[in-house]
Amino acid sequence: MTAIETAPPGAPAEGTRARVERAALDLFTLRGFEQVTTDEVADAAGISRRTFFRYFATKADAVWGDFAAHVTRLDELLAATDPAQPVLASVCAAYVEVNDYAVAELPLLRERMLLILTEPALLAHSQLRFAEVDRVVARHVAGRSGTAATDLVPRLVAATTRAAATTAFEAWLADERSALGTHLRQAFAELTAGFPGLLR
Amino acid sequence: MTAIETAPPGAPAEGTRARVERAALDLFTLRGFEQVTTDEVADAAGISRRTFFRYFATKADAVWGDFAAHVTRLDELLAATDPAQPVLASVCAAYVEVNDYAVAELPLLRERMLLILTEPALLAHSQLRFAEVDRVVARHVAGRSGTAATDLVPRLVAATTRAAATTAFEAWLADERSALGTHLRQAFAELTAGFPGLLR
DNA sequence: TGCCCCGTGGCACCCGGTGTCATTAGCCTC
DNA sequence: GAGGCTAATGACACCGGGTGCCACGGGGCA
Repeated sequence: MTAIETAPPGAPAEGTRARVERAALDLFTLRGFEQVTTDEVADAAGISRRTFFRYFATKADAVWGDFAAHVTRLDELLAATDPAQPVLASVCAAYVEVNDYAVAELPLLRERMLLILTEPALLAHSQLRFAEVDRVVARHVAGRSGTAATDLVPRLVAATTRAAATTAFEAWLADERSALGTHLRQAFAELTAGFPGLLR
Repeated sequence: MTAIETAPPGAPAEGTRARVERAALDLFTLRGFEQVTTDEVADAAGISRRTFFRYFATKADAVWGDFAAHVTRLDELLAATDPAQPVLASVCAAYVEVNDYAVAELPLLRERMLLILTEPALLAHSQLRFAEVDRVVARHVAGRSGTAATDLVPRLVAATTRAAATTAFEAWLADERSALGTHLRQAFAELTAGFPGLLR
């Protein structure tokens, strides 16, 4: 692996993070997350191992992109929902909207989510990232329903809607040609109606 | 840390695993999971670090006890449910029953679950163990509903009921004097009814 | 007595992650 | 234009989880 346009020290290093993400995604997809060392990723991105860990706190974080921004956007979408409609509907709508990606971004999203939901180490790590989402959702439900964010119902809504969203992602990944929004809407419909599909 | 009754090599080593579990649980609870090294756990249990990793594949596994047996029992309970009642009700009932612990076991369960749901590293690891549960549940739902275990609904039921159960566990841990079964039943009631508690 | 089996411990090694320090480039000021 | 500050980088040493390998030693068996 030879370095691609090695950045000089002290330089602005614009776009280094994105370059590392690409290198990591490529290698992980090609050979598997655990089979690739951080040394190899750093090398492919033209930086040192030490610098890799300055851009990403953990090896797993290189797969997630700017997830914090994603969570922030979900939070904003929740805050902007119509207070007249039921809370649960607001949460589902916000989930659908925050996952309404442009067509050009879909291949990257597929690559990321395929790794996250397929590789055991990344699946384990996902719990920590998704916990941030749960907190945001639970806080919103609590605010809207006049309860505490630590109460059962707000946390229940957060945990189950997130589980439903994750399952929808899995279904989307399994079907190359389907639309993510369709799976999300179907999953939320089943969930909010108490799984009527099981009463055949 | 001095060794407690060091087992001689070649000996049957009866009860060693249980002794290691106790030592691990004690140390993790006392000082935190990440702050305790496997060397210390092994030392406290009177074995070598190398032997620790023969009893437990990972440091986290020392907290889980015989979880595989737990999953097997859930599987059996699911198989024994009344086929006449709705599948979702069967799953919830099996969840409640598999978590109906004897009073004497509750302190140990509390200690385990508090660690698992509180320590980030253990929370991440839990996703891997819970995935086994999800597979069992999804398989049962698929069998009962005439669908494939990879379809959306079976996986949805597995993921959301498990999320509800985990949330119930959190509520139980937060309230020292409450009964686990109560939280589980309440969580499942909310879930299967589509969260009627939010329509105030 | 001699043999095999197997649980064990010791050792070296890999890899993820962290603290520390020296280097270097860009920039700002005098 | 020289000097000094800042920030990104890389090299190095170190820690801890996890693994492969081998040697030991006791119990059971022929």
